[in-house]
Amino acid sequence: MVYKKTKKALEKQQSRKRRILSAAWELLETNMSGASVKSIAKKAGIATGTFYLYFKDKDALIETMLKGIYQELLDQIKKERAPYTDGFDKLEATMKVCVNMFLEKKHLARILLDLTPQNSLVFNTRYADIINDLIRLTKIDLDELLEQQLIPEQDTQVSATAFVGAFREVILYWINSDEPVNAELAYRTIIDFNLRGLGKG
Amino acid sequence: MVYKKTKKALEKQQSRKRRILSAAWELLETNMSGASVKSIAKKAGIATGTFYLYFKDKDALIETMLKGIYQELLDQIKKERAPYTDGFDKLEATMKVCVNMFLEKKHLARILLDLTPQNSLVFNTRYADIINDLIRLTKIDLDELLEQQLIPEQDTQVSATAFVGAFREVILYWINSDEPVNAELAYRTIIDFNLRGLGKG
DNA sequence: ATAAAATATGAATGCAGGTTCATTTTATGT
DNA sequence: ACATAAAATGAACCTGCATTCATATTTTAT
Repeated sequence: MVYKKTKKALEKQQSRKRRILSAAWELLETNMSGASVKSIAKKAGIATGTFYLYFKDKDALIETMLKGIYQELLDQIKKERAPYTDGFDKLEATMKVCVNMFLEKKHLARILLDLTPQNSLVFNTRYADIINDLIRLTKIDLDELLEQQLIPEQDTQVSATAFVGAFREVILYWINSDEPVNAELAYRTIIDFNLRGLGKG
Repeated sequence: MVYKKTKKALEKQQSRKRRILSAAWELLETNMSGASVKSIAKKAGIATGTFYLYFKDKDALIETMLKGIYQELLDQIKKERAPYTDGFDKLEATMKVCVNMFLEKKHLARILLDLTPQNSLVFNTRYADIINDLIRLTKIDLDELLEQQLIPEQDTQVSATAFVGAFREVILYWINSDEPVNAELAYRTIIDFNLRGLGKG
């Protein structure tokens, strides 16, 4: 005979899955390489083996983590871009969302943007996917601007890559060192750098 | 009593050290994560334990490798910049050296620029050092340009970071995917992107 | 040729971290 | 309360890899 899960039991399980995820985030926050399955389980208050009832393996956990945070970023970007029609305004809005979100949630940013010591293969693969996706989205904007002859002739794949790369490196710098003294100048510097780089105006 | 090494014996040892280094490069070239001490020793034609007579540990090997390749890059940059006095020309010369060297020695580039799966902590630390050093060098150029009022007011730490970041990402893209069909346009795109980004002219 | 020193060897060791599984505990349905 | 399904446990297992060390080989000096 097959038993049916009670509503309460279901909720308990869901909360447990969430606790595993947040335990993993917490551990990554304090020590990038200290997130072993054992330590995650301990922090989540479960036994090592229990972990495997909620995630197929460690890679599945990482995949879930990265997908979640990236989706959150995309949603926010979409929302902030909505009011604009001008391509440059949209790009600027995108960059502002990224700056705010990344500086607010520094450890999340470090995961998404940094190279992570002792990281699994999946982590890196997923990471590369995300960066590539950001480049892909940027390229769409650039192609539109090129189409409208708002930027000079260029290889938009290359400039989209440069755009994301410049941004990534700067955010990483702010995360790993201190944030700039003159935040206003610093933010304007990277945003202007990228927009000028495209050949705006 | 202490024996003195014969000249021939000394040469043999030096050549052995070189063979270890080149074996390590070769292994990294084909499989980023497949460079275990065992496999390196095997490829170099020595026993596992012998490795430790030439390098304190694996980290020491990695350190030697990265230092060597970075020095080579710096030397080349210095040489190519020598003829120029104009700041923009110097930056352009630097970028050209990097493009050429990185595309020519793809696996070296991947090591220097890429995030490497399964890499040791030292690897990442050294990698960050190198990127930071490139940023530091770029900032020196930018401060000079700013001083001469050849570029607009900006946070040169940020723009140097953006400059290097944009470049890094584009080179990586070429390494991991295929090189661009229209190489000329592609090269000019990244170089122009960066120079325009600074606010040249 | 012989003794001592220096090198080289590679099997054995240690360790860290992911994964499994026999056993125990908890939840479900009668 | 009882029987059975489901979930949880954590010690044991496995694997990969750096590192060590007792033993063997080669080199140096007399």
